[in-house]
Amino acid sequence: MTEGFGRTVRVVVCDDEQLLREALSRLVDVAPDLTVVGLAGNGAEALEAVARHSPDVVLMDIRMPVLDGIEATRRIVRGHPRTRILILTTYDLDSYVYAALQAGASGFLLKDAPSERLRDGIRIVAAGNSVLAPEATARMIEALRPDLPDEADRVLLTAITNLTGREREVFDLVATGLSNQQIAERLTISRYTVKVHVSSMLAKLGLPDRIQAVLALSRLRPHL
Amino acid sequence: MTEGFGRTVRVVVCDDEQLLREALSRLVDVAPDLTVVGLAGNGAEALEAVARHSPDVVLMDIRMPVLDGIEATRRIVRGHPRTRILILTTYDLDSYVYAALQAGASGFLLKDAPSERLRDGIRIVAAGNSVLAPEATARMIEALRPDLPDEADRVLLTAITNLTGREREVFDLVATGLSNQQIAERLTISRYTVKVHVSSMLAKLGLPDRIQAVLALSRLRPHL
DNA sequence: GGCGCACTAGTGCCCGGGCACTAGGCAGGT
DNA sequence: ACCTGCCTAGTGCCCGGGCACTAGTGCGCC
Repeated sequence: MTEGFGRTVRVVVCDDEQLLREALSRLVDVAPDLTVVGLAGNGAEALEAVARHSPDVVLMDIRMPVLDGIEATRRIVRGHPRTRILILTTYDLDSYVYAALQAGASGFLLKDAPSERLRDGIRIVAAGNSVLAPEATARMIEALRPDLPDEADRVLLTAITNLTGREREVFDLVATGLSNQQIAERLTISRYTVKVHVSSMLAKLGLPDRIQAVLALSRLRPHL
Repeated sequence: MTEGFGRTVRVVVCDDEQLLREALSRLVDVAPDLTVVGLAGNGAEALEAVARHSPDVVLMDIRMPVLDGIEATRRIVRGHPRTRILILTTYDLDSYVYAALQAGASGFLLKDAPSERLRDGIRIVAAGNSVLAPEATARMIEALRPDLPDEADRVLLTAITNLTGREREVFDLVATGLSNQQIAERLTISRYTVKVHVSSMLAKLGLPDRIQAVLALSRLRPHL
């Protein structure tokens, strides 16, 4: 329901293969709510087309002569922030996905996608949202899923729950790089007391020194 | 092209509202390559339906009586790893998305999605890939995009490029928590020499001690 | 050749970190 | 009333970290 009641989405198609350009153009135009307003054969032409038509969405290939799709995306996003870029490429490389999104693209689809998925993707990015190729989505989810901590870190996690309130506070402050003196001031207690907490904290966690505590927290942060 | 030439995808629909269950069922069945083989009114019934029909995909609501969709997902994934779960919910909460994916769901869509997007989502997860609601995709991409380093960290990044080869080596080893002695053994040089490298490294980076080096590298790792 | 730079090794000095140990106050449970 | 656990404060001790300074070697560049 998010889409469908806006005015028609105006699209520029950018690909260096003329045949594909025309084919894509027809695939887009069969949808009554989508209309192709311009074509481009490379990134530079895409910039001109965007300047001329101010489209809602640019369907952008990556590998193109003169100016590639990534750099074109970067420039369009900078100069025309209301125009969204949907990358459409043959190659499902993580580096492509990453570079495209980094450049400001709103979506990334593969050319072997069903045409309805392409049209839906255009509607999605036109609405200000994002779309990814299913393969890329799967890998991205995999990457987001924090990998399970190893045995040693699992022991650490349970040990952390056994810390007293003060020890836990001190642990967090130590892990942010504060000295005992700084922690003392933060907690308005004496540095001697801080040393006590640090020592018992390290002992309970089985860590040799505060540096290992810093590393431990940075490793375990996703799991806390 | 990834989809379309497999045999029909067998689907179980799980939702506690009977009306919606039937409506979804019809929406799925209009596609010739999709067929609903079972219905369930809560997570427990979903487990039974999966055991009986071994479906390719379960369309799963989250908020349900008896057994919620997240827990049901966890159990199905464990017991029937070939059955994929596509979460379908009304609420676009990050915590839902995260919990669902953590539980092993292959996809997460919203109930206000166009029905063709739902059908496409089923095909995607049946093919072993993943699909996310466009809103969730946008937020996930935002989360993945490493936020730009602040001014101080940008200075650090350039300073790091000015380190000599040895200093850079030492920097990396320091940042993994090694002591000067351990670094010396690793590089087969004396600990006095290590101290020299550490000192000049810290000076060039403007850091007061090795702990800040540890923290700096953990902050900047995505940018290196 | 001479200069600069990186890498090496060492000494001396100070400080902060970590440990052992003592000790008082305060809460909660038997 | 007693004990236990937590938080507090302090002392003494040792060690590793960081800095200043000296100094030899090798490499590349002018």
